[in-house]
Formats: sequence, structure tokens, C-alpha cells
Amino acid sequence: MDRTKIADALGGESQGQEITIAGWVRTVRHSKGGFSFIALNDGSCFAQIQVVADNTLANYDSEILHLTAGCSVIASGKLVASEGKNQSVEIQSTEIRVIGKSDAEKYPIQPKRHSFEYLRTQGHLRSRTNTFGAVARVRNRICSAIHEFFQQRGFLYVHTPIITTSDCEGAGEQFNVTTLQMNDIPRNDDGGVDFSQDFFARPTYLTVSGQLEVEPYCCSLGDVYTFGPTFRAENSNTPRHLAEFWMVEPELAFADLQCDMDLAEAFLKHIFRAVLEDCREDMQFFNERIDKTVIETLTHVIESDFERVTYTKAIEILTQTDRKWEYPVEWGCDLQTEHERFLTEEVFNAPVILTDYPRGIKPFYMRCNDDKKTVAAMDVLVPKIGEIIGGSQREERLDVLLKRMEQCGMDISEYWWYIDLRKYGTIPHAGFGLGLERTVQFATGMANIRDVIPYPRTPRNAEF
RNA sequence: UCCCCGAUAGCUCAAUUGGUAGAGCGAGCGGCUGUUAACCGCUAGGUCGUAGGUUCGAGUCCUACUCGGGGAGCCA
Repeated sequence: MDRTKIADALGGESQGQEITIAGWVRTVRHSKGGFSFIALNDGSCFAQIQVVADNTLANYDSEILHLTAGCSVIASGKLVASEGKNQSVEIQSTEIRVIGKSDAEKYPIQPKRHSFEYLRTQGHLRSRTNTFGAVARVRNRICSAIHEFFQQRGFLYVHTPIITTSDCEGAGEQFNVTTLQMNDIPRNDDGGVDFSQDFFARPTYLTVSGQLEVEPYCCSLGDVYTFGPTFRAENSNTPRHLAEFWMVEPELAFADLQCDMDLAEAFLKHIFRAVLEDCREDMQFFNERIDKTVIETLTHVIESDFERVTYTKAIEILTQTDRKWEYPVEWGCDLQTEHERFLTEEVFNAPVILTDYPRGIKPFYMRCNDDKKTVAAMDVLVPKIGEIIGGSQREERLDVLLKRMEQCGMDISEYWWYIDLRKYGTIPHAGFGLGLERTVQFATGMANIRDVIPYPRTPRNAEF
């Protein structure tokens, strides 16, 4: 079938031509004048196209008059200038084939506003709505912008494994991967699980981060990035957490924390610029119906220089304000959501990059600073979301790394391959992780992370 | 996992101090209309999340559980 996408039809270039479009009915209005108006959407853009159906159509009485929301149709006709006010062009149809009916009494997506909570129970159909169609298109554009950004800069896309044996040191609780039967688990003499009988003959997990596996590629091929799903078995019930989410993790070769921060800032700006430029209609919708400040916020991020502040300086700011904190602030403590939001929303009113955190609250692989107290870490904080990027320069000095792993009580033998990178041609390198869904949230203004991923996985929830 | 709030028609919500359930939207039918989240009229539709308890009487009060939302922790 030679199908014209509705986005192209509305572009108007084929005006005056005979075209065929296909999609799902949003609304139908019948006129006693002997014709009907069908608003058709095919997902190619936010807008519907209006199909005018005349009662001279063979199936006008038998089918067109009974069309309802959700029906799928293929319509052919001439693309003409519209007499109506809300669209410049419309299709004067010569044939409309009803492909799939949709029982209006039972169709879960009514032509009215639904709550997002309700639509989550209709995960297979919610992409038929304005909001979820727009989210899907923006999410897609963000993903293409991510690849675009790195490919333009000569970064290599590396696929790190989903099933891993390393835990990336405290990045989060992990899901076990096993083929052992739950009701018949083989035991060792000491009562522990006998993993030698498992598929991989050892405990394995779903990845919580591709960082450790992408570093070797960085230390041989230069600038690289990994981009894929990650999993956390944390019992987190918040609008900002998922058990399965997507993460982008670039790793820069021969680079320090400054390079890392420059990259992160340019990266975020590239993504938001792409969304604003290429998803105008969708963004207009989000700005009108979801968050009235979202376009302004994104524009502000693109145009402003990110504030770069050391952790130590941030603690100073937080202790000198009259603001009362639920969690007390002192040097050495991890910053809480209230602190991060205060800094980015009230003190700087812009994205903030916090750097040089105390060693004690950061993982083993971060590079120790000369002060022996802090590490070369950086977090990018944005309004509303808080931490959107976390990164660091990696510890490239073998002796320092080993000492640090020892202090952290790690089993060094498990990480022999990671340590090898410091033995054979070690280099300074740095990287960060960006949560895709939080980025989509920030770009769209959607309040709940469950509404920016097609099928959210959260504690006690894996429907669809 | 902790704290707070909620669950009533297909959906979004209302129901006074405990007295036996309503609206809007949607749907069906009819009217009107180059309409556009159209408009006007009529109709159908509910063991008030589940299980106990208090009471002459519970949508309303109490307890537990389930699910949902907000905040927090963990983090991306």
C-alpha cells in the first residue's frame, strides 16, 4: 500500500494530489448535510487529519455512520484546502475502508480526559492518546539525539552485557538471573546455593550499570558510550524510580573531570535543543497541558552556563542559609533531595554541577583528589528532577585503586580484569551516566516516570 | 521500607451531625449543524476496593488487607 503519513499530508506538499492515509479514528462528527468529519491519527505527528466523508460513499450508511473512536481505517482521496477553521488541509475522501471496528461502549480510551493512573491500567492502548503519543515521539527524538551527539564526536557505541557478574559496587540492589528451579534449589554442604549447577555456573545478575564493562573499550578504542536498559531491584516507590530503565554512559579517554563536565553540559544542551527544534507540536502540547514552564525551562538550560560548584562550597551555602533542613547538613554527609533542589531551584536557578564529593560517600572507582579527602566526582542537578547525571574521573593509578578497594572491603579477585586496565597502559579517563527516563521527564514536564516509558516496571508491577 | 492521603456508574468526581446514592463526561436513541474536546433532548448504567467490627441503621465511624497517589530513603 502506498500510504502517506499524516505528518507529511499535513505538511501540505501533496496538496491537490490523490493520497491514501491510514490510522485510528479519534472523533467523528456527522452532519445532516450528508457528510461526516473523521479525525484520524496515525502517530506520525501530534495532529489529526480531517477526513471528509460524503454520503455518496458506497459504505456511508452501513459503515461510516457507525464509526467510533478507536476504529482503524484506510482512506483515499484528494488533499484539499479546508473550509474549516482548525486545519489548513483535509482529505475529500473517495473511498474509506474500515479495517478494524471498535466497540464504543467498551473501548477503554474515551474521547475525553483520562487520569494517568487510569491509563497505566491500559498500557497497551494509552499510546493512542495525545499525551502518550507525544511522550513516545519525544523519547524517540531524545534517543536519536543521544546517538547523534556521540556519533558526531567520534564516540564508539559499545554494547555492554545485560547479564553480569559484577555489581558495580553498591549502585543498587540487583535482580538475580538463574535457571535454577525455585522449588528445588541445589544446596552446598554448608546449606548455601550450589551455583555450579546454575546456567552460568556462578551467580549472575541483571546489570545495574554498564560502566565497568565499557571502561575496557575506552582504554583501547578511545571515546565510547553504552546505551541500554539497566535494572535495580530497589524497593523504590517514587515518581522518579523504575526497576527497569535506560541509561547512557559515555566514557572519555585521556580525559579529566573538566572534560567530563564539558561533555555533560554540551550533551544535555544538544538533547534539549533537538527536542525543541524537532518536536514543536508535541512540546507545545506539553507546555499547554502538562507543565506551563517546560519550554521556558529547556530554553533556559540551553542558553545558560551550568554553575560549577564544589561539594565543599555547596555545604557552605547550605549551612549559611536560614532555611531549616529536615536532614542536617555537615561536611561529609550525602546531600538530600531537599538540599539538591534548593541549590538548583533557589540558589542558582539553573542546572548545577556539584564536584569533588567526600571520598567516603562515593564508590571505589572514583579518582582520589590530592587533598586525600575528596574524589573527582560530579553530579548534574536540574530543577524538579534533582540528580540527572552522575559521573567521575576514574582512578587510573593501580596502587591507589587497590588500596581503595581494600578499604571498601571488596573482593579484589572478582575485579582482576578491571584492575588489569591499570596494569597495562593505564590512562586517565572519565565518564558519566544519564538516566533516559529522567531526561524524558525533564523534557516533557511529565510528573511521573511511569508515564515516560512504554511499559513501566516497578515493585509489584509488571503488567503488559 | 517509613510517613500522609485516597478507593462511590465505563471515566472524573459529589453525597451535610451515621438515615439507605447524584452530577458532568462517555455510551445508546432522537434533533440540529462545514463540524472540530460541537450543541440540545431523552434513556440505560452502581452488592460505594476486600474482609471483619461498632450501631436500630454504615458510602460515612473503627481494624486489617489490597491497590493507587504525594512526600522521604535508596539512586539514574
